[in-house]
Amino acid sequence: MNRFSIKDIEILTGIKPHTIRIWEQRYGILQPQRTATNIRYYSDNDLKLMLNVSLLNKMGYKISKITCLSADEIENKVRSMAESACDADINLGVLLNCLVSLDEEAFEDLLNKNLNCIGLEMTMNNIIFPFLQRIGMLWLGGSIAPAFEHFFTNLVRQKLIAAIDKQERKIGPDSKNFLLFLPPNEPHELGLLYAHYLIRSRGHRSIYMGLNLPVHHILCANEMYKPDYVLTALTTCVKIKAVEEFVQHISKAFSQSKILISGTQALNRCFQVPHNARLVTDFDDFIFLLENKIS
DNA sequence: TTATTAGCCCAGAACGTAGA
DNA sequence: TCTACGTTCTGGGCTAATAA
Repeated sequence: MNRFSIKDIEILTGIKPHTIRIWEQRYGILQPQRTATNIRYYSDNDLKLMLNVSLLNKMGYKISKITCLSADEIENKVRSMAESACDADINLGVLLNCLVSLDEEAFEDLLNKNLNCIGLEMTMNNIIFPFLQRIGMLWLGGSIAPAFEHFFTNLVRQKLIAAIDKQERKIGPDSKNFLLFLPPNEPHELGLLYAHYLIRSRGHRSIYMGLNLPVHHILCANEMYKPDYVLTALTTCVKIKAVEEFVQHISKAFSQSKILISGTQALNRCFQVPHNARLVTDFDDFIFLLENKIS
């Protein structure tokens, strides 16, 4: 059972803590448990209810009307809403609900609906990554078990691999070769898989080597494939010195290529960027690079 | 070990806004 | 004008980090 603070509920539902307290006081919407020092904390069921209430509220339902409904009635309304809506905010809320319930079927249905409705890129940019950002904060804070994040990332990973598999190969006349890999102890694969998809969709060649790869294991691929670009991600928090050494190492190992480095460590700029490297701050930046600067 | 400080949380009152 | 609802302000308590 997860345990959420009022701040967690704010992050996940977008409802301000004071508003939550007022709703509790005026409508008795929740009766959270308290710590020995009188601090509120909320259960999975409380979170589910608040997610549903916030979704209905965002859709224009008055809080006074929502609180007249039972939990089941609220859930049914949200379900019927989710079947027709393609709004990112609503989808985000429904996804969170599926996550808390570990409801794989509903989760897949929603992902498939969005993939069909708005396509992979919009689904990733508007729903998956914002969602990961939210649950990542809670995971770091210890409010949800890492298992929930794994449940989510594995399902998204499956969808990405299926989308890559279905991709039509259109190699453009000015296509470039990309080599993608993740270094050891770097488990965050979704970003790189998505980059793989983006590169191929823009008419370039891309080889995805996978995760947990020491640099010396891919040197032969480097010699045979001769990539124009090598893309890697540094997200997991490791010592700055280790990051610095890794970056210098790949800069020398792939001296004939341009190195692209993404991930949190790149965002934080915690290392010196070698002359043949470039930081990729987000996917918009990467897409801009693919569409404009690579030719 | 103790004092101080910053950050977060709590609650109540008052206020502002939108709609009937 | 009244009502419903959300926000802001104020003051106090608790906790953890830091300095003395």
